[in-house]
Amino acid sequence: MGVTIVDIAKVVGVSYTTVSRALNNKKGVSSEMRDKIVKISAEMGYQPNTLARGLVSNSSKTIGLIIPDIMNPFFPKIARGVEDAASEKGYTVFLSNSNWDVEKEKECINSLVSNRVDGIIINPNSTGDLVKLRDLKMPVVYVNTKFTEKDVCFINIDNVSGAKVATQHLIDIGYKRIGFVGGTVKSYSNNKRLESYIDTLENNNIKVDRDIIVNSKFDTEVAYLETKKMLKIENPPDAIFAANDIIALGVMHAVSEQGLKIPEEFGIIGFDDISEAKLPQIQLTTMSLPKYLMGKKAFELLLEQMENDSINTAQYTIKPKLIERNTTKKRK
Amino acid sequence: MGVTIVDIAKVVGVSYTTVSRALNNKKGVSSEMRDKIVKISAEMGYQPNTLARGLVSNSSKTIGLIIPDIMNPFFPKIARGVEDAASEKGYTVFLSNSNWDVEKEKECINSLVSNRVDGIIINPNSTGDLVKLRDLKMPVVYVNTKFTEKDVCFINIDNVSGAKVATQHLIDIGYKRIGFVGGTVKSYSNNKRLESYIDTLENNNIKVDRDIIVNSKFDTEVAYLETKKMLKIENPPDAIFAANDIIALGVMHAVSEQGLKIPEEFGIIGFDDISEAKLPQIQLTTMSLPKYLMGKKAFELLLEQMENDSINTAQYTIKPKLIERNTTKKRK
DNA sequence: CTGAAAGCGCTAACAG
DNA sequence: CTGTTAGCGCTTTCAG
Repeated sequence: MGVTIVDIAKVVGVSYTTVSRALNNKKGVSSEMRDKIVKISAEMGYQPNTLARGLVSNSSKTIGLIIPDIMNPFFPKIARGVEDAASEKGYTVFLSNSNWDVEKEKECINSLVSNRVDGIIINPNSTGDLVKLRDLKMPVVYVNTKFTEKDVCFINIDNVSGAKVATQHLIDIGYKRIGFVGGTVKSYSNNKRLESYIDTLENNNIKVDRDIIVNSKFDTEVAYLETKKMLKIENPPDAIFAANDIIALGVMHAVSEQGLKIPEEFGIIGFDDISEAKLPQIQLTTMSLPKYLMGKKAFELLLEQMENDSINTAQYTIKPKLIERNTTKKRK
Repeated sequence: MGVTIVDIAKVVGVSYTTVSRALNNKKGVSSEMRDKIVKISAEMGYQPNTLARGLVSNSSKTIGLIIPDIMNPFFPKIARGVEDAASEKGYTVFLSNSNWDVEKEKECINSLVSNRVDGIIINPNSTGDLVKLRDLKMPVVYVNTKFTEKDVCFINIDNVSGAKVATQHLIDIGYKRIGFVGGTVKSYSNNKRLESYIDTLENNNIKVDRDIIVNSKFDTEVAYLETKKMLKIENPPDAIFAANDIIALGVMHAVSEQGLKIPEEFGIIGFDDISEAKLPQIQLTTMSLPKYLMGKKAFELLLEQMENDSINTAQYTIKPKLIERNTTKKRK
């Protein structure tokens, strides 16, 4: 098949150990010999067999990245951040989609373990079931989840602060009746955002009204339908905090269809700042997250664990940043 | 580290060869013994070491996927199609971003070769430099490229047919002066689309006017600027065929800003049908591509090559389908 | 049906 | 500075 160090050794006329040393920049080879070996192996088109290397060194120089779905606009930037940081350090990354499914997630983990990845970055679907990863004693970085345990490493989003800023923004610029359209109640981040929305209203002495709070699904179409219903009630909202941008898009649709002018008559704020949000035709005000950097950071934290062979307990919490675009505006 | 077949063999009280046979469903083990081994290895949490397996069997059960950029909305669906098909067949996929860069692309390939992937699916940046892949005698499926050689396997887009249908659509529904806003002239698909646009105009006895043809970049912002300029000329277009949806988004922006009503006063058609195109606020008429299926198909073709260990010369060309939304409309 | 032994390509002691 | 040897975990002959 490919060229091996044995082939090179034969050509150069040394033992294959010497070739290995030369190619790995280990001491114990004369520099002339090293140059010669490097030159010849390049000529022969040698590519190290990382499988063999990994078998003996117990390190494959690969990592696994498990996300729910790369087709969901939230994830590609994170994935790219991870990949860029990893490839810079000589790591190759396995990408797996868990498809929001706990079973599939387990399969992904098993597959990565079989491939002897050096570490895993995961945006989990359930926090409970992931004890398995701890048993593995495999370096892991969690993204978009929080653990109370002090010995797990994660990069979480500050949902509380984000939702607070978003809600307060709507209040500050003069919207009077602020509703909430959320995703599934099973989602950790959705619930945090809802709680914080409620707290913020209360802190501003605004009555919380369950009629203008709805939890549905992280889906534009469903959000559209739910919002449509909400706009038909007796005392409808004049602004909505959407639990994420996917939902905000559906809200926008329903609101414009109702003939309400955004942002003059109706304010909308989302969460995540997906690429759709900045389109000229959308211009959604939203809470922005440094997704690419989160991916990069996740790899850095993983690398630290992998290199030090010790559990790094770094726990990051990212504060989302308000991006004012054209779906909210100060009212007179 | 992990449990090995030797560990299992000791517990069961057989040789590790027998364990290997049992776990791999090879003949030569009594069914009671097989059951016992399977049961115990599950209890012990055994995960096969694919590195070791790959080293001897010369097949890693992994493939590489090289795309320009997972953050570009065109690619995630393809990637997901590949991943789903692969994982169904027990393959794990390495994802690499070449970042539209030929050097980086080479690095990706080398890295995948080192990891001894069984095959590669690649959306190449340059067709010229890929002879390297052929030397490797590695199964390869190209996506979004065409080769005249009969012995390379690819899934290409029928740019000629797509651009023809798009242009003809604008003509048929009554737009009179149809311009073209393209991406980089270096792009194979861009040029094919432009050529076919010109041919279609000529076949309809419409004069081709270079003043309303521009090639810029596959970038919404740049397309916006170019279109703005084009709308200012003496005899501006009343419709534009955009080389892809990213560009069409910029065209839309410029046209609305100019105060022209879409689709009544101005028609726009794109290419690719990225997720943005179907947003209620956008509703872009475009040429749709089955991106997910293309990914799936790419893996199937690769699998055939990997299993038969022979070059499969299947060459697919996908015809894009017209999706009429709200940026084009029959004129009276 | 089962076991012993060789070897995949490489790294890491251990000698010289 | 260089070579010899063992062995990573597994599959695959070859014997029994």
